[in-house]
Amino acid sequence: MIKLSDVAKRAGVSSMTVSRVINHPDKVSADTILRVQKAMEELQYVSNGPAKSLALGQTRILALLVPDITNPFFTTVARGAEDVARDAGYRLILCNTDENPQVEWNYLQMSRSRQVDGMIVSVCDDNSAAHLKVLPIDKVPVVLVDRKIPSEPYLDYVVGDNVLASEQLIDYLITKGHTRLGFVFGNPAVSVIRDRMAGVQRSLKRHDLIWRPDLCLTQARSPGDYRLITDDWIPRHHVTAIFAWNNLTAAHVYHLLVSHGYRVPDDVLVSCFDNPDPLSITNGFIPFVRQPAYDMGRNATIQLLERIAGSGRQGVVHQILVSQLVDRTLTPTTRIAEHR
Amino acid sequence: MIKLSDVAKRAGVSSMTVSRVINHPDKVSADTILRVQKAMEELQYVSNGPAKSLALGQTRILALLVPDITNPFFTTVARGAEDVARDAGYRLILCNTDENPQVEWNYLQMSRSRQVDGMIVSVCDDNSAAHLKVLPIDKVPVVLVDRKIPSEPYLDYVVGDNVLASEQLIDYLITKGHTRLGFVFGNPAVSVIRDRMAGVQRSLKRHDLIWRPDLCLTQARSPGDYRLITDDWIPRHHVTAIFAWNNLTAAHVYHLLVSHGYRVPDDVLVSCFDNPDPLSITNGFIPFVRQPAYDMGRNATIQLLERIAGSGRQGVVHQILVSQLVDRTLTPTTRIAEHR
DNA sequence: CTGTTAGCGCATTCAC
DNA sequence: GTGAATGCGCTAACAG
Repeated sequence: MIKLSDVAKRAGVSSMTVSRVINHPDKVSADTILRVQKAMEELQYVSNGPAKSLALGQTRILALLVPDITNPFFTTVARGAEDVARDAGYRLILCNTDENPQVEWNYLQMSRSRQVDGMIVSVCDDNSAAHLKVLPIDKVPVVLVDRKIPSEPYLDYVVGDNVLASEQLIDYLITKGHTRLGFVFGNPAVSVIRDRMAGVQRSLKRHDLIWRPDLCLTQARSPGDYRLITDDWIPRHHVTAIFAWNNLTAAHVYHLLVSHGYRVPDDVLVSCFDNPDPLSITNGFIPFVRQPAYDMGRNATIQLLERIAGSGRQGVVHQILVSQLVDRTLTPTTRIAEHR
Repeated sequence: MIKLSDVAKRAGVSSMTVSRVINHPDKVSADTILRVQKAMEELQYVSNGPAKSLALGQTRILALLVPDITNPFFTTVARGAEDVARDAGYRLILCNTDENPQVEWNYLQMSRSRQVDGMIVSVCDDNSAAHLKVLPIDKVPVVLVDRKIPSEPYLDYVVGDNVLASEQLIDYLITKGHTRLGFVFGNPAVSVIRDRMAGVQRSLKRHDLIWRPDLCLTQARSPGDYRLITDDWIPRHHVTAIFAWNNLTAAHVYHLLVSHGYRVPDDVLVSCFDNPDPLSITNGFIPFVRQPAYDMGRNATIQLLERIAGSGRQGVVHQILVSQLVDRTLTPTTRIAEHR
């Protein structure tokens, strides 16, 4: 591997001069710059990252940790983060924690070990608090995105308006005549789950409908766990609409319903957060809450960069971004989106 | 930041002993190990990555470069790569080049600058050859995935059987009675595009159908470019089926058709490579070629690890993985998939 | 089994 | 404007 001294030798200068040409060209005479640049070109010089990072104490790399890289929601967040990072002269790397705290912990070490300058993290669940707690010790900048952790209020975050949006979605379903509602939630140790549940309950209460735990599925993992829907909810309790906490879950529910001969949305309506059909292949028969994923990534990264620079707001920054209800089954002129 | 010497001081040993406890515990006495581990625990020690990498000459990090992180095909490749990397004790980081050679070049530097031990790359296009050419100079291991580069036959790659699969897909469409076919391809500087075109032409020739350049769209970028389909192909040339080179393109075509009042697949059939509906929300009215994305990621990473270890096959390794034709509109018993 | 020495490649600080 | 010395934190090689 070509190093600084190799370039220096060829250009007939010291290593220091080469270093200056790279970092402080204004402090080097014009013709030596040319000589050095020529040598670098000929030798195809690339600096040694670890050496540079060790000397400088920074990498100009940011990491984005997401729990599920296959979920289009998170790849959109990534795009937002990436665009900001690039414009600021940083590289962005993506790490998939796969909803696995062990893996998450492993990737989090990358920040403590100074392999990245900061991290944007969508945590697995609240238990990640134990891991994140140690980061401030080393003054490692972190910004949470999408999922916050109530027990760690000193952490910056950028999230969606989960409570409000789910409340509005349920309002909407009720308005359309659905009073027998079924719910599919995930791990309640995840903030978005709890917030969306809270929103649901608020809406129900306002409409004098009772919250029925027996019509709520949590922690459903295997396809078999969903059977309650077709075995019990629909035949026995006449559920006409199901709210799934996210796009992937909605897809599961949808499949189950169709495979049991139900028509969606005519027999049973399905709705959720995040676009269950990112390529928009369907006619959009699943009303959903569109979260500003791209902006979440953008804003979180801007915030992270401010933390790294030490500039910007002093106190803790909590951003809550507004979502939008989308129902493509409506005609364009009556679309919910336009009403807001 | 806590460093090795801090731990050493607290444990009453030298830095070297602490280093040994971490890297070669078998060469340290049992009780000193305990003392050191206690000190590390109390001080929350984490090694300095850049320093370690500089001393060791390796990072145990692999990078996967993909042109479009929002395409489910690539995230599936990523999952495959990730699982192999993790099992081998490596971290995998994802980098999105956004089909931009500039950005790609930037990320490629990470390998030359020794910030990662190797790279799995799905190149933007053949022009990336100029960038990849320099990697062997620094003996940086690289394996191409999905997209190969004919001009660089010395590079390992793992790709799909694009020629054969597209030939079979067209065979299938013709068998179903479609003889008026329209095609949407992308940048012909990408190997998969050329290979899929070749397969198409082979099939047409075998069925005594002529290849009509006027019924082929290449380099279509903006939505407006697609208008030829509804303005010309269908009304004037009675095209009844359209082959799109990938899932995202198929989605564009689908939207266009629907917005112009055509029914898919009854009026016009659409087919493509890669699942255009990864969450399977639709009834699958778009027949597509399912590439073994996960295995592509797996195999490419296994190959990369072998290169890094210096073990494994000596010569260049070219893997071509078999794809599968999927048409969900068929009843289960007659599905193409089952026929193979 | 443990400590000392030296070097990984680069950049900051101080001389010239 | 340029060069020489020093240190970033860690580990491999050698002593003891």
